[in-house]
Amino acid sequence: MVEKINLEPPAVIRNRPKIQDVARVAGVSTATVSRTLSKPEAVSKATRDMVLEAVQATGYRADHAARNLRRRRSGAIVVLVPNLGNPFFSQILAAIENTMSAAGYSVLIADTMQPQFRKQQILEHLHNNSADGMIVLDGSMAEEFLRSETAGIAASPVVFACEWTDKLRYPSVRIDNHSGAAMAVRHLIDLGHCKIGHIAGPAHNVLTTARREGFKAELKASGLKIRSEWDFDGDFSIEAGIQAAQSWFDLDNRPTAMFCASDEIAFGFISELNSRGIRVPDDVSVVGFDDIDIARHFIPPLTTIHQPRNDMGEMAARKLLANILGVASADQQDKLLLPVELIVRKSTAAPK
Amino acid sequence: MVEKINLEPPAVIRNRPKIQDVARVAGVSTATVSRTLSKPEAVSKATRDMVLEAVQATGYRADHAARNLRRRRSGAIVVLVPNLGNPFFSQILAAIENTMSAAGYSVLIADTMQPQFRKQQILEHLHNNSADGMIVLDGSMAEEFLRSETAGIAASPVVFACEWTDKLRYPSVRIDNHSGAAMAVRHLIDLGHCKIGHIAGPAHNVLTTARREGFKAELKASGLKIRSEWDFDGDFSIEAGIQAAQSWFDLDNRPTAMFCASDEIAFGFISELNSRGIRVPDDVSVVGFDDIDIARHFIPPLTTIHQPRNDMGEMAARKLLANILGVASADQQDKLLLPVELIVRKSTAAPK
DNA sequence: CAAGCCGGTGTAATCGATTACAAATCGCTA
DNA sequence: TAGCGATTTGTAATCGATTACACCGGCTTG
Repeated sequence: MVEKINLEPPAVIRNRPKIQDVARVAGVSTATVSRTLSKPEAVSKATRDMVLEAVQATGYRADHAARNLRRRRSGAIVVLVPNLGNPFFSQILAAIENTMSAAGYSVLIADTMQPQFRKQQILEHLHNNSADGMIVLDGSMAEEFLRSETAGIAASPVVFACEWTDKLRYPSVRIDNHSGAAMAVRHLIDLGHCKIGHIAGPAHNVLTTARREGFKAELKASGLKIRSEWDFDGDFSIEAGIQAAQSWFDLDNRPTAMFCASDEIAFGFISELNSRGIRVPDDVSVVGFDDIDIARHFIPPLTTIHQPRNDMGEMAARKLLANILGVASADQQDKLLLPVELIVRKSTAAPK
Repeated sequence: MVEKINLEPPAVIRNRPKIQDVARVAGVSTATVSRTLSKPEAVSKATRDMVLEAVQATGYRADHAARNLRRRRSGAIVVLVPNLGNPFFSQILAAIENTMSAAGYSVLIADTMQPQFRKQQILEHLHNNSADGMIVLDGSMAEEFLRSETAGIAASPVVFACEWTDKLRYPSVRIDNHSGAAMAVRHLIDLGHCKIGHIAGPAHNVLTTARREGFKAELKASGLKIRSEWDFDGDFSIEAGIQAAQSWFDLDNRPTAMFCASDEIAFGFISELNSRGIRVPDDVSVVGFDDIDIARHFIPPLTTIHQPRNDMGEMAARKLLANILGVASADQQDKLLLPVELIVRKSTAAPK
């Protein structure tokens, strides 16, 4: 007799309370509990209070897997980042995270610096319901998207940010790279430079192309000669700046000013020249691109093109949200071009 | 008669194929399809081939929400990052992401620079099955954990990394901050400095305390005086370095060397002094802490304490995985202390 | 030749919440 | 007071995959 009590299943001491438990405690149906939690106005005050009390008492938390299954959504998005370690991207990421989490979405990150087979795998997120959308900061992922499209896989909400692609019709948020580059060159010309060089980003990158073209266009507009030996290939890294500095150093006829496709390039360039006794801006002027945090505090403080990183992340997130929610894209431009700004600091001066 | 054909539901042209569709096409049961995909060795080669073919034909992708619901797991973890924009953290994050994604887990990010009510909300991930575990890079989140523990919420796998807390029994991965600081000071003493100051991190932070104590301990061990007016409060930012530079500048009796609790502090300090005509290392030596990427290329290249960021992220991820999978923690130390390294560059020299 | 075992497969219960639909209740008017 | 609509609540189907259990045939073994 006495043992029988112990044989009863410990109904109250379940591991994790489920909606059934709350319903039982509150003396209502599971439907009512669910409604109380998702649209409280559909439930009378009296029962609402009872339910909320029962939720408190049981410590109930709705299981997201179950909810997502039924609602046919995941409540998460993926951000594809090339090189997470780069502060430029992580700040955009921060803005995206803020905007999305305020809207009730979680943010999954995926680093695209991965072997090829993993890159392809990343897109699975969109096909298996583990994400409702994707923000792509890596233009080179366009190929992967193309491949999956030709594989007949349905399109999901995708927004490109920073980088973009013309091969696909996805919306994008980006800055005006062309005029940014032009502004940088204009500034150097205004200072009196006429021997102006360029250190470019990685080959086959849309940003590299846009900035290089802006650079050339402004030179041409001012009637200055474009000399290919002053136009260095690189990537966006510090190392590329160092490489370019060596090449620059070896030139017989050196440009007196350099426009770098990124701040990091500029840092590497200045740092390497500095160790060889060349001074910036005394011996050569340098303009960067991006305006990352340290730019302001580098020695010398770097003249650069400011990108509104926060705005860019936020706009990308908003656009993605609008696409996910199916808001009419009438007022949503497909290409959002954000303005840039020239920040003049101490790394540029008139030529000697 | 003819219309009747059109009234048939277009069974083949479903929106998204489900396991039922694959089963029908392959002529087997859903159980067999599931088994083929999750443990192929339990299925005969003949049927396996049929199923895989059907998967190809239909373009089937297992729905994660459904799988997670049944498997009672989410396949994702959360990383709590204070200030995502900080490159120091984003590099650790990159290492975590690599390790976790290789293990088949997704990584959710959450920025803890949020209003209080959102901080509390972050822990919900662990309570509603939207994450299987959590890596915490923000020691100050310990309070939220405490609060949720006293609220009787079951503990989930959690690992602290970089920062930690002694109030809770969670495992942690961290560097040896105390000896890092001591090494920095030792280096300065070896160069001949005896007036050594410190710029600290934010108050109430474990790293601040550990590094400050390492700093003081080494001074004391060498019989040098500890002067409180040479010990500046701050945080880990560039701004803090600038502030400290102003205070340093105003001193009558200035230290000839400064140990900074972060590289960013050092940058701000050097940058501000530079604009006031004070040279590093000629007039004052500076040691940083962290060895972030730009440290090597700053002007002057920064002498600093190197943190193995990649190892730290990877170890934290591994430890979390072990906890999630329930691997015996016998060989798993609760506190993993990673070694640091002094990197001597050009920002330190013998005093004049 | 019967019993037992094993690899391979199908049936159906299950994970936990949401929600369409039905039913009950209440108030108010004709 | 009957009847109608509005409000509130409950019942049960549903989301889609996983997996416990049962079953079946074939092979080994005593």
